[in-house]
Amino acid sequence: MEKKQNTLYVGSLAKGLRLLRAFDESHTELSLVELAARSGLDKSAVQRLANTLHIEGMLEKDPATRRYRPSHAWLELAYAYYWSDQLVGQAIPKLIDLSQEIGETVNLAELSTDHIIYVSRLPCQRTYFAATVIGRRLPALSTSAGRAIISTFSPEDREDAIETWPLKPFTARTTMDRATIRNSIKEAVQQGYAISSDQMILSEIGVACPITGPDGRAFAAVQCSVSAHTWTRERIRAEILPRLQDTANAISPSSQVHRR
Amino acid sequence: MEKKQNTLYVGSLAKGLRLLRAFDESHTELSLVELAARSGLDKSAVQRLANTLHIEGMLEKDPATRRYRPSHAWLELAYAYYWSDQLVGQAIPKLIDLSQEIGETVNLAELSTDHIIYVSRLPCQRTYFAATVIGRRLPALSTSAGRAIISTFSPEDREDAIETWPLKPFTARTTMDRATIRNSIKEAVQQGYAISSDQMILSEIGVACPITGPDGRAFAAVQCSVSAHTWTRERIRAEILPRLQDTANAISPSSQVHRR
DNA sequence: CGTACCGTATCATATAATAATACTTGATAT
DNA sequence: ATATCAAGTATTATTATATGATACGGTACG
Repeated sequence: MEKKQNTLYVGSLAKGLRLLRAFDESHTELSLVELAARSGLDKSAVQRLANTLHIEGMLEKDPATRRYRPSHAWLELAYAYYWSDQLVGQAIPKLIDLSQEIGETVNLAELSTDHIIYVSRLPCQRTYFAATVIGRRLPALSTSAGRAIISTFSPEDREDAIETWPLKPFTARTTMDRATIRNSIKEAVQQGYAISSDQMILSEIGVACPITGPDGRAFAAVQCSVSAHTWTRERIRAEILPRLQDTANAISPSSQVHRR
Repeated sequence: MEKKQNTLYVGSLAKGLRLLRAFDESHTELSLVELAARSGLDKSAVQRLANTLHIEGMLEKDPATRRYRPSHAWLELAYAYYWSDQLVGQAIPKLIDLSQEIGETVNLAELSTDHIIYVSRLPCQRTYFAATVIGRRLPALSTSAGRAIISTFSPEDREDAIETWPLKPFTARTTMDRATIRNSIKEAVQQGYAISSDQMILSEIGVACPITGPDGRAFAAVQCSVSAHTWTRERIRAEILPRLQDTANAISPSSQVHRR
């Protein structure tokens, strides 16, 4: 590790975090050497750090296979996060109402630099697993939620996002062309909502309305995912959109009084 | 810090984790000195560790107030956790069906030593915020889910749990008497489910069925929370219980083939 | 206007983390 | 059975790295 930072930087702690981040959807349990490979640390370091994380209850260790897994403590952190996020507390009851009304999966997405992250999910229909899990982080440009948020930006920021934010193909039909995305966002600017198809998974349509701050700039979105097999864009516009928009507006902290 | 452990223990990492754990429902953002107070570390240590966590994206820092908050990374950890938990993937689709059928809040709870932790929550009716947040950890003895799980233990383990596991009063009516809890669990043994009232919040009734492993011992439960204002125990038994039990059985990995 | 508190910066010191190496175990193949 | 290999575990000398005391600067408060 190059002389990373000054004396206010504790390298051992940072390395330990690297281990935690080594786990993801395709790496659900890791052996010592796998951890070393994925974190870029040597075996000795991983040995010490993983052992520490185990003792501290952050990593589960299978006594038989000696492999490490995330522990329940990871969920406790999520619990603490939720209390710290102003928006969630405001939004949850309204999202529940919405999901009951329309009977479809409703999500709350927040902007996280150039990605969106699903903070709250209320699945109503069976879907693929990833669509039910909170904490999923996706390129903002590839999601209806992200586009809805960007649509509230100033023209300069908007253009900057369109040009520089990352893209990644998830399906064969994920839009990789920034001009196309620009059009989609332009529509969102005019209509006040974003709609997209086949971006994360095929036959899935996403609609999203921005949640705007007092300055009119969005930092989150209410999003709804439905199957193209049972929904058309017209029906979405007619049956889902009005309620989605109401919900997003109701959540948006403009002249809101409460602070918690 | 007393000579904690040997050379395989990295103290700095452990201390960093202490900082993360300093955040909870009533401490959603913390200043430097508050962090120091809550973690038991001195100001210098907190300065360095918090700074590291900030640089590594684990702590948000309000530029104005200089206070720290959990970051989105905490949710990403939860995301990784979900993929690593065998049970969740199995359970989610069935839980969705169940919640749609009965129209009430459905939870998946796992045993975490002597507590239960809510791993998955599907709120259907407006409730208090804490009931919608995953990662909540509660004394097993005080919850219907915990009692359902304990009811599958061997008589010795069951008695041990009843006698030694922790209790904490949440409402004025939280049962603090272990004899009463013993009766409740005895009923659960006979009936195959547990039911409890007013434990976490007043006028709330919880029902839970155990999810058992191949050895018959439960490690999780499907739980349902309803309001005593709209439900009676009889109606719960008639309308909710059968489906709850079916769901729990369907999830229980007995002769199940898949591994993912 | 002075005081008190909190966040920030600096630095000499030795503690505590490091990385290399050697040992143990268990699995696979011969 | 026995050999081979890879992965996990344990030990140690070395020094880099984290430490905590102290001093500085800003902001809030009375």
